[in-house]
Amino acid sequence: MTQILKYHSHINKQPMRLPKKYDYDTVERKWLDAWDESMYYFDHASGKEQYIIDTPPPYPTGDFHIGNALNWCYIDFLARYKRMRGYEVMFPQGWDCHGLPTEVKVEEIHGISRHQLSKHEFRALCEELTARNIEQMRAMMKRLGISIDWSHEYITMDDSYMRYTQLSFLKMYKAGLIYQAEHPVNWCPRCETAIAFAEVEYEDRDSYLNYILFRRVDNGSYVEIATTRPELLASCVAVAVHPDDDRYKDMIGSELEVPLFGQRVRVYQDDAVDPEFGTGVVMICTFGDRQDVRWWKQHDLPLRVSIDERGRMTSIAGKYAGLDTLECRKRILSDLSDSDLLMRQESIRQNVGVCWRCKTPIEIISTRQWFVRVNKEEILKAAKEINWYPHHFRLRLENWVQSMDWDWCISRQRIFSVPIPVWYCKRCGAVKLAEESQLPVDPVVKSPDTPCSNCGGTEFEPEHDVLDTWMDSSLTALWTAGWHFDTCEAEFQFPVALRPQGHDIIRTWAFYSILRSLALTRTIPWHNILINGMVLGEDGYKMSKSRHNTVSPDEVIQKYGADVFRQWAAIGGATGSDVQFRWKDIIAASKFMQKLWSILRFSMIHLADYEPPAKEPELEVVDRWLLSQLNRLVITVTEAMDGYQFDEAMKSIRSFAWYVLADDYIELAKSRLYGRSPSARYALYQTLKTLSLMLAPFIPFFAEEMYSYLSEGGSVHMAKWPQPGKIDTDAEAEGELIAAIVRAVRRYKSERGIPLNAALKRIVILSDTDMSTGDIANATATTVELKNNDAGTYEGTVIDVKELRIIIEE
RNA sequence: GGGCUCGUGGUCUAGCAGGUGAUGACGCCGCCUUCACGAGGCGGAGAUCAUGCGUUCGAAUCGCAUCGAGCCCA
Repeated sequence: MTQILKYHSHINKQPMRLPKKYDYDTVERKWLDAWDESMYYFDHASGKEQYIIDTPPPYPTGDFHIGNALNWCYIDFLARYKRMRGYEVMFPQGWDCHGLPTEVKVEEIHGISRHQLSKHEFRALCEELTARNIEQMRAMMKRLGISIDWSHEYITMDDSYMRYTQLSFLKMYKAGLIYQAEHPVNWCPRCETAIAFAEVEYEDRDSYLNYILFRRVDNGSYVEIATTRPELLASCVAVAVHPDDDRYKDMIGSELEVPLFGQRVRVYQDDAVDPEFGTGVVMICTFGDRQDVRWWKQHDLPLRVSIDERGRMTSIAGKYAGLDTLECRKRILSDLSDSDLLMRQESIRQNVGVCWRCKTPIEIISTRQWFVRVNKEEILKAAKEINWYPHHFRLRLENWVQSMDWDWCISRQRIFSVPIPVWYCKRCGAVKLAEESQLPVDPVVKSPDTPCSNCGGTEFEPEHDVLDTWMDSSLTALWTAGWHFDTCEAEFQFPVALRPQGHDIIRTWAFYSILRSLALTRTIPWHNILINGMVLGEDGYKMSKSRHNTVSPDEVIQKYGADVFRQWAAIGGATGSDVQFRWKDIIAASKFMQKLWSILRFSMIHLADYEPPAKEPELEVVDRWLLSQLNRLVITVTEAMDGYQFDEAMKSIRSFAWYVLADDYIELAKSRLYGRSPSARYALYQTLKTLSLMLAPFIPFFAEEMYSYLSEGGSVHMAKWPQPGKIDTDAEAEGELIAAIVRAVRRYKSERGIPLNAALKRIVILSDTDMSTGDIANATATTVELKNNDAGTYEGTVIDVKELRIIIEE
């Protein structure tokens, strides 16, 4: 085994007084330097049960923000806990490199447009920026003490991963799960690319509802139709009314003439028409929105494309051709008005679909794109086989799946992404797939090795489109488990144990991962999914630069240390709910660090030279009380960890250490510790050591420091999780009674302004059963006498403590 | 318009397979420089668990309605 620690604990074993103040910076740096990261390496040959984590591969922006940090803390709590529980844990780290934001950033940094360079050169600049950003984020993860297995790192822009992505494309294409089709897609006219549903956001915008007259062909009367998008008149292919709307019953089946453009369109009846909206008559265009696409399919309507890929009017728009949509809208409204066909305008607040990246309103445009088939039933069934924590987030996935109107569009008209490994035969037009041995391949740069299998042609046109970046990241579970597409076998345990992620990407990463796992392996990707909440600013709103409420984990670590940040992450709120960031909680966490340090400092006065005996010595009741409480704590914390309740675990530990150990036990046992009582020393030693083990997942630096004083060597992070010993209910009852009597005496003194260390005349406890009074006497600095319940009368104040009566004489 | 989550002392928060003196933190008040700890110790005040109705012997916890907040989506 490699030497895990550079510092050996015997250095710390010398009798010593620790400094009064906990110096987190020195301690954390010491252990960062001492730890050998190979102790976190996954060993598939260990024979232990595997616990594989499908860690999120963050987008390398260079900023490991507080939301990431919260997520990684959760993962690390589990990874460290599971290792201590005897699992072989794999905690890999990936980087999801491709995508538009990096392209935009590169254009910004270098002051260029992507069209000014060759694709190859532009891609190189993107790779360079990404590598730099990864380095920054990696450093932050290490500083936070995250126990990542860096021998299992993957970078989606590397050849090996690109090959994996392209291979998965070929497999799914050959299985008929990927196809190319002319179909309406969400389109960003500014980015000039197709985007998936998941990339469409919705924003409220102010607009106008325009009431326009259409002429009935049969009787020449006019019908008023309200629309927010008059520029789409040229694309109008039908009109619809609700079947029960009495106003329009006679119109169904007749034809209307579209104003300005003159095409004749039929009136359909459809339940989806809202009679309350506008005039209750709706024009169907190809395409104004998703509902238009549904109607277009249902009623088998023709296609009239009036907006092109750059958001400009096509030749169908006649004299408006070449205008952008907004200019066109103005001109059409003005022309309608001139012809007395525009009745009125109402202002309206509407929800507009916009591009997630540039906030430009999207268009729905019919183009030739690549799609992945979405099998809704299969995904819904798989979602039920996975354990969701918290449970209700499964509903979010289910609702999302049910709302999808068409398949997943995976082609993008961009540069920094994985190329689609396909050419087209110039002679017959057939699709030519890349050979597996060629991968990764950019078809724009390379040609096929073999002629067209259809016609024997040797000239090919490359596919210029690239893949949606979710095509990379939806494979992370398979990649991590070492899934082989050819043998359909994984090197490691698959499905993997855990997917941790935020709820903001359930409809993307979780959804696509399940979809692809089912398509490629016929099984779910993971058994458990743990959802973390978002971090809100101190003002209670989502952190955002425009609100100026952001806090970086770096800032917290510099001021208070990584352990404090991690403690905040554990205790900030129930796992899965959004967590509000508050500096007060950070300060509370740092106070606990100081309290723990004071406990350790006091203990080392008594334990620095302690050699734990092979066998448990005879224990006094207060010591048995402490150990029994400790055993309860082990049970509570273990259960909480198994249920991902980090807040519960950490709070239990904190409250035990502070109130049971420091406030009650140490006060009671202090004088026996000064007297080197074997019983008290044993109890204190066992308690501290067990605490250091249970603190290890949460505050790994402090726990290591603490453990180094108490053990013969080795890292706390390689140690075993504690097993609970027996619960001694008798000792608990008596110990609790003793603590309560001491509290009552303290209250008595406090109320009368008597210093707490002042001696009273005596304390009489009326009890028919025997009990230990030595620690009470020591903790109250007063003589304690035990008398029978009926043993006469006393001068003094009578106080009831639980079922007992005590008399305090001054 | 639909779905989900939530509404607990001044602030934040736990509990929500029904029975607790309703958790803890911060803040507040009083006392204490007690020999581990003054970024501390000891003691204390402070909540009709959003509102209304219902189920139940019993509700913060279950159901319905209302009001309010946040998130996701159409």
